[in-house]
Amino acid sequence: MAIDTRTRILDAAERLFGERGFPATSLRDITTEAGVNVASVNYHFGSKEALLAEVLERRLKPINERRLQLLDAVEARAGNGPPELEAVIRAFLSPPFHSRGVWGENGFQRLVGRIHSETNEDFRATFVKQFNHVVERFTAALHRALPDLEVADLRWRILFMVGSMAFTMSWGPQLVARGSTTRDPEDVLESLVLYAAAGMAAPVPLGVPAASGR
Amino acid sequence: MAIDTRTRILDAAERLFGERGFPATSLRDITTEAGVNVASVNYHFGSKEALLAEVLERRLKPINERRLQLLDAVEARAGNGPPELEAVIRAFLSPPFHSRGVWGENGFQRLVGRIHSETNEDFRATFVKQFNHVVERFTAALHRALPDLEVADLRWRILFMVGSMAFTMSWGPQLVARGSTTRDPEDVLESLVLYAAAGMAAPVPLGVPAASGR
DNA sequence: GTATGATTGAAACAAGTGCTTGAAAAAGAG
DNA sequence: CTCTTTTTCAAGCACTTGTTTCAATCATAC
Repeated sequence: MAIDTRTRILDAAERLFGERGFPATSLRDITTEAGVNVASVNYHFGSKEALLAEVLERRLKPINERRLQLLDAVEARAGNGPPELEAVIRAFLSPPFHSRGVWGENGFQRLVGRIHSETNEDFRATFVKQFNHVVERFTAALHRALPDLEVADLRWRILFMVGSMAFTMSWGPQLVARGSTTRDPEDVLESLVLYAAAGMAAPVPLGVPAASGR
Repeated sequence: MAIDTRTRILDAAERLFGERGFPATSLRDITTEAGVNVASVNYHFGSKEALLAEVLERRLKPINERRLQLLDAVEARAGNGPPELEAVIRAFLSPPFHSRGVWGENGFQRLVGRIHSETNEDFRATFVKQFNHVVERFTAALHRALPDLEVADLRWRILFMVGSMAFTMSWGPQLVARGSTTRDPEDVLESLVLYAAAGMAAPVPLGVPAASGR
C-alpha cells in the first residue's frame, strides 16, 4: 500500500534527521529503518531535500495552525484592549510542547532546533516563509501588549524567545537525562512561559532609539 | 612553514563550518579555500573531527577564560554579599559578542549555535565537558544572586539564556540583513542582557517544588 | 657539504552518496 | 478474466567522501 510506505519513510526520516541531522543521515539509513526500498524515497518524494520539507511540514503545519487558533482566542478575550502578554506567549510556546512525543523520542523537536544549520539558504528561505504569517501576527499582538517597546526591539526579543524554545527542544532531553534537573514537559513549558514573559516586559534599553552611543 | 598551514586550515575550516555546517563541508572544500593539500589536514590534525575540535577550542577557550575573569571581578566587587544579577549575566554573555567578527563574517558564532546538531554524541559529550566548569561557576553565582529560585529551575533558565544567545548568533545576521531591524552588536548584547536578567528574576512557578500537580 | 627529520604533493584507496533504470509485482477498473 | 496504472525491487549510475601512500621537497643540524 502506497500510503503506508510514505508514512513509514516519513516516520523513519523524522527520527533519524532529528537524531543525526540532515546531512549525516543517508537515504539508505532511512529506507533500511523503514524497511522499504531506496528508490521509493525518490518515487514518493522526489528528492532527499523534498523529503525533509515534507517531514517538517507534516508537524509544523498543525503546530502553527494551533498557535493562530490560540492567539485568536486570546485576542477575542481581550476585546478592543491589549491582549494579555503571558497569554500571547503561551499561545506561541505551548503547541510545540504538546505535539506528540516532546522529549527526544521521535526527535522532531530536535530537528526543528537545527534547521538553520543543515540546509542551504534557498531551503531556509522557503522554510522561513512558512512562518512569516505566524510571526507577523504574534509580533502585532505583542506590540499591542507592550506598546512602549519599539518594534525593532520587539523583533529581537522574539528571536530571544524562539531561541530559548528551540534550544530547550534540542538540549532539554539531554539535560533531563543527566538528572541534574527533573521536571515533566508541562512544568518546563510553564517555566519557559514565565521566563519569556518577564524578558519581554523587561525595561527598554537606555539611550535614544537608534544611533545612540553605547 | 608548518604553523602557517595549520592556521590557514583552521581559518578556512572555521569559515566554512560556520557557513555550511560540519557534515556539509568537505575536506576538499577546506583545503581548496586554504590553498593547501588535502593530506595536510590529516597530517596536522589527524581527522576531520579532530579539526573541528581544534576550531572550536581555539575560539572558545579565550571566551570562557574571559567569562571567568569577568565573573571574578563581579564577585570581588560584591564581597560577601550576593553578586549583582545583571552583572553576572553580562559576564557570561558579553565575551562571545566581543570575540572578533561577531556578525557572520568569519562564521564562528554560527558554528557554535549548531554544534549540537551536527556532531555525534561522543563528540558532544567531550565538548560539553569543556563548559562544565564555567557553567557550574555561573550557576553558583546566579544561585547566590537569586536565592529564592531552586537550582532545578535555575538550570532550566540558564538553558533558556544560552538558547537565546546561541540563536541570536545563528539567526541574528539574517535578521539584520533582512532590514526589519538594525542595531549594532553592542545594542543587541545590551538588549539580550536585559531580557535574560528579567527572565532570570521572573516569579517562581506556582506549585510546590517537585511532583506538583499542574 | 651530507644526513636527518618534518612537511608537502599527486595519486589512489575503499566506502558511501543521491539518484536512475527497467523489469517484476500488486492493485484497481472494465 | 484482461488491460492499465501504480508501486516495489535489485542493480547500477556517476560522483564525492575521509583517509592513506609514498616519493619529492623543505628546513635544520652536524
